[in-house]
Amino acid sequence: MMIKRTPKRLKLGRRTVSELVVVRLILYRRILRDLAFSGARYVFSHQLAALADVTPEQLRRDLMNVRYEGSPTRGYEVVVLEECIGAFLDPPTTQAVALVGVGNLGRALFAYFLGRRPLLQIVAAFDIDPAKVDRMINGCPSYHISDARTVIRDNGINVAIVAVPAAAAQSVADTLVEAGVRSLLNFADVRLRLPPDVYVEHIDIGVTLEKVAFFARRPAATEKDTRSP
Amino acid sequence: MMIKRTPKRLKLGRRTVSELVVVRLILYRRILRDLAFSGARYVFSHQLAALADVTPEQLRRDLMNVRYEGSPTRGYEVVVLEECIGAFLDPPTTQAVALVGVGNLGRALFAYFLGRRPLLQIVAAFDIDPAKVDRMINGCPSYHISDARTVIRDNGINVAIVAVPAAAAQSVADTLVEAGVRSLLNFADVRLRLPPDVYVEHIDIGVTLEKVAFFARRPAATEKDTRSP
DNA sequence: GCCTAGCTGTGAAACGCTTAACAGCGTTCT
DNA sequence: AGAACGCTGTTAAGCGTTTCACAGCTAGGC
Repeated sequence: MMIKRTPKRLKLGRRTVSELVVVRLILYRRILRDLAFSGARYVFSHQLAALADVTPEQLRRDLMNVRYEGSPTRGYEVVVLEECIGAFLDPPTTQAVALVGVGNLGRALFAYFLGRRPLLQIVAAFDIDPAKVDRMINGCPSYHISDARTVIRDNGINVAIVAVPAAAAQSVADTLVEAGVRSLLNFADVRLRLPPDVYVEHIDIGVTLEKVAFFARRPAATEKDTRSP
Repeated sequence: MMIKRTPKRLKLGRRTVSELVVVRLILYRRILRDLAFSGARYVFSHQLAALADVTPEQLRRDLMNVRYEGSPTRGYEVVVLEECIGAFLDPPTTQAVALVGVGNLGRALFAYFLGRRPLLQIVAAFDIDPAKVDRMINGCPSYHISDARTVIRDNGINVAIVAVPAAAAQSVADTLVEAGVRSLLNFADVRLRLPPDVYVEHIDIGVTLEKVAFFARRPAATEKDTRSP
């Protein structure tokens, strides 16, 4: 009866890495890509930290998990650090992703896969609307949700995005997990209840929106300015 | 030069409340609404906690911030608790929200305001595309981004949603803040740099997606099952 | 050639959050 | 009626993350 939440840590090699560290490493890598694209060769911890909105100490501590050491005088070599973070984060092979729900949100999500992110690819879309099924959407085949099990199994998909109405989310998630999905990203306004070995990430737009509205009326929470002294 | 992150706490009365508590309270309230809708009168902490995917202890601790005490034998009265959380969270008046970027994502966001959330209302949409401007979208007038300053000022808007491409996000955010927006929700894949008295919440779909993909390949991180012993 | 300057990597302290443990109490069963 | 049970509110301990502080190092100036 006791509900113990998973600590959400990942054992990698002999080290154990926090979920927060993983998120920040992903962010650092994206910033490094942009820096490399704009021609930067070297970057200091305080510069990269500023771009990521993090303190330099935290950045350096996060980088301890990656096998790369910067130079005290030049800082970090942009492309090398990017590759080292990639070696830490990336899977050995390309990961296939399924998208369930081809509404406005679902179509918006396709935009996040255009061009970049070659290691992550949406290979199948699902919906319940006959008008959206058995077509090609952004170069991706769409199926009826009832075909999910076979399609997911045949393509070896283990990551899925749930972008359906709240009422349908739980049953969709159950189907996905049964078909072999091990990790999923849920946009529906419901907390999914799934086996503990399945990783679930909730992007709860409704809650986040209320949160932003709530903090809009804070009575001058700035105790000290962050300007130069 | 020292970049010190704001602790993100809100002084309310004489208590200081963590951001995490606010998020969970918002979540509890939504669940309570659903419970009330389905006819439930009373709820115990462990039931509500299970629906929110939280431990009962944490739920009770969060509820200490709200001025309401449950009965040891019946639990919490659903509608009363919902109202008490509302008294804690809700602003005294309706809050006007602006939406910038009427792409697929922007249109999907309108769905989160249909029906519920009467205290939070999108009163203006902005875009740069002439085809999407000076029309009504879901009962909301859309303007060109160049009209943002006057529209925001005239309507007293202090909350905004940024759903534009990454390249345009920073300049859009600067414009919004200058016009009087105090809190904003950003969907673009860029960390916005804004004055410290402006609250910014990032929903970084790209990073979250990579995170989910990363945790799809965890080597049986469950040390102990959460089943009954 | 040594000395200063400034950055990195990392042990240790500090902080905040979560989890455990317990006193209080209303209800129910004997 | 008395006692036992189960839930709530709350204080105290535990844990993880962040922040501080400093040793080590490399380039450049004098």
